[in-house]
Amino acid sequence: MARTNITIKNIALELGISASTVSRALNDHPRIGIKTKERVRELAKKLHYVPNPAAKLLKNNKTLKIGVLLPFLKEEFFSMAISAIEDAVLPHNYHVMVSQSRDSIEREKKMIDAFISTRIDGLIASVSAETNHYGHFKLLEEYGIPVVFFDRVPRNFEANKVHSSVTKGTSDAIQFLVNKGIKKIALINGPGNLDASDQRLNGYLETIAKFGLPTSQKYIKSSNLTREDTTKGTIELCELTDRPEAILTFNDYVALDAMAACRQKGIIPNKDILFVSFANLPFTSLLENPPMASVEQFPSEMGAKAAELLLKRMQSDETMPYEEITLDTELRIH
Amino acid sequence: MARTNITIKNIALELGISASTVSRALNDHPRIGIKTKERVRELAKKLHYVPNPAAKLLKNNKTLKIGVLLPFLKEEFFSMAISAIEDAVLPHNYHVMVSQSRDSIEREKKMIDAFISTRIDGLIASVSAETNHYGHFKLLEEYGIPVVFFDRVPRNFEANKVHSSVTKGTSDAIQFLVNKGIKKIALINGPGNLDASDQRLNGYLETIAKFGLPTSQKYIKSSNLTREDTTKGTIELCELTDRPEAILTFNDYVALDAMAACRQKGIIPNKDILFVSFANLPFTSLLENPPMASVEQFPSEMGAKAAELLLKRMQSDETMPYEEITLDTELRIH
DNA sequence: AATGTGCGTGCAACCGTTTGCACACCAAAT
DNA sequence: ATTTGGTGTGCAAACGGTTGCACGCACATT
Repeated sequence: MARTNITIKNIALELGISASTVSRALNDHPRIGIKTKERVRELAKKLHYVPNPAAKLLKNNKTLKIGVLLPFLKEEFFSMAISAIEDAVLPHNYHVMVSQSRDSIEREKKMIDAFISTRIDGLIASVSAETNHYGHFKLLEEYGIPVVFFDRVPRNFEANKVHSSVTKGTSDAIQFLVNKGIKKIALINGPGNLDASDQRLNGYLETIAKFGLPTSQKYIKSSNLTREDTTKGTIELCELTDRPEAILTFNDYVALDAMAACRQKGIIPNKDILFVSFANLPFTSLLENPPMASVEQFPSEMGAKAAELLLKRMQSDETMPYEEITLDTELRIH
Repeated sequence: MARTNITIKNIALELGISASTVSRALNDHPRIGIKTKERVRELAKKLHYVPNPAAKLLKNNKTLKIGVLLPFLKEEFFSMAISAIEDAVLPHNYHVMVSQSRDSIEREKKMIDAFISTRIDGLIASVSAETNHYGHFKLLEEYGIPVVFFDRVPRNFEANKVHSSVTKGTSDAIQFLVNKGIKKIALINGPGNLDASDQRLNGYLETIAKFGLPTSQKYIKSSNLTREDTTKGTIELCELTDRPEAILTFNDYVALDAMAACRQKGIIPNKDILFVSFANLPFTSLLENPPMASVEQFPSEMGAKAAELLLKRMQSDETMPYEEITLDTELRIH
């Protein structure tokens, strides 16, 4: 039944030539006669010969697989990035293996172990909400496996990074609100370990200061990205005596959770409190009442850039300095 | 830099013993002395030894990888199923490789070729909206790679299948509407090649007939699942002189597209026309106005069942009859 | 002293593919 | 007739890990 046993040797035997000749014929080696090549190729096709990847790996130390490790597949941001990565590497004959950390650093480590034992040729990663040290990523480099971080990139850790200019995006978002006459602007940020949270906070503080807007510690919340945590922060904001007129959220999912929390409190989102978020994911176009504006972060472009950078690192023999690519964001008004 | 070269031989050399002893020690072979085992294990841990998967595959013909091939990662239904599959197979040391067909049969074939050349041990698949023949899946079986279909299972093709009782679910949905006094019920179905579309249609026709409800060909639309196609069908329904009071849709995404189309026509969803859909995906809970009811299809359970079935097939040596598992659905009212 | 019984270890072959080297053949140049 | 050179092919080793077989040793049993 199982035709796993179609090997170069079978073909050689059947054709009455040696395995090395078959191998060279299939690899279009110049020293093999044209008629031999044709005979070999024909039989190989007929038998549906597929080279055994194990044998190849053993010789070349290349699996032609790249790993992608990210928090949640179900977030459209990440699934869009994956599609872009696939499209970018497929022409180079790389195949993508996806794993989810589900925002757990333990799982992230486990998945990296699995990737190491698979001997992937490179990894593209977006770190979990919990990740605060990077030894497991360092380990990959010790195995000679290059890593490119995208979107959720580490802080205080030298590495290849592709992300968007969130500080600038935050500033644009606030400017947009200011132009509408809004003054009291709150922020529901992501977890503190993420560079992306840092950048949002910096952009927020800078721009608030620049326009001389009222603010206080009370206007700044940070969510671990679960619905519970976001709801809690939102309700605290809603209950402030000096309730904010607008809330800037870490991303679209946080915005939707926060908006749902508002409705619970009888507050109408985008009327009583304006919402501006990050990501601008396609699924928000299905909503009747999406965040009134969102900072587009171009997940596909980011994925494509990350893939390109990784391909470059995999090509190069060993050490070259880390690269960091920053993509511009664009404010999209709904 | 690259420490790819930590092999059993290195360890053997360093310890002054033979490679076979190291191998046996790591595999806890009974004939190896306890102190030798400990020395080996210690050094292996210290050097971060990870067995080369190629060498293993060459011997065992097992990669410990299973493939998952489905239309779109971004659909929450599928990403939930993936998580469940991961959870089910990880304890058995299998690692999951995910690929998307993006509803293209060409891409589906390409991905299967990649899986074959990887020598996955088994595949779980949900077919594309275009798939109308199954030769590429048959090919896997010729390589001795078992396949389990889930959710979108093929029609007229003997195989292992895990899916939900959609006919019954459709019937429940209609019954729910009838109880609310609704009579004119339309259906926006999926593409005709899917068994799931067939079942919805059968359930619809049977139940409509059972209750003696008014119907006509005009009430039955089929969408290729793109927004454009769904919009077109919806608008046609809206423009009927005898406009339906309720629309049953293939899944939540189709429902949202259809509801958006209604709003374009000035028709208020779930007020002027009631919407009932399939899947009941978590993200719909973020919506202000979700479909008023949805047939829960338990993607996680389905994924887990599919994984279990696949594990069983991978265990067994060769041929045993195909199995088909049907999960009950449940109507969820919002 | 000879035989038996475990225990602990090593040798070598094997899995499928690639590749440096060698060799055999034929034609052309010396 | 010998050398040179190109062309087409095969041998064997190597990649890393597993495993059947055998061997050497210590101890207990005859």
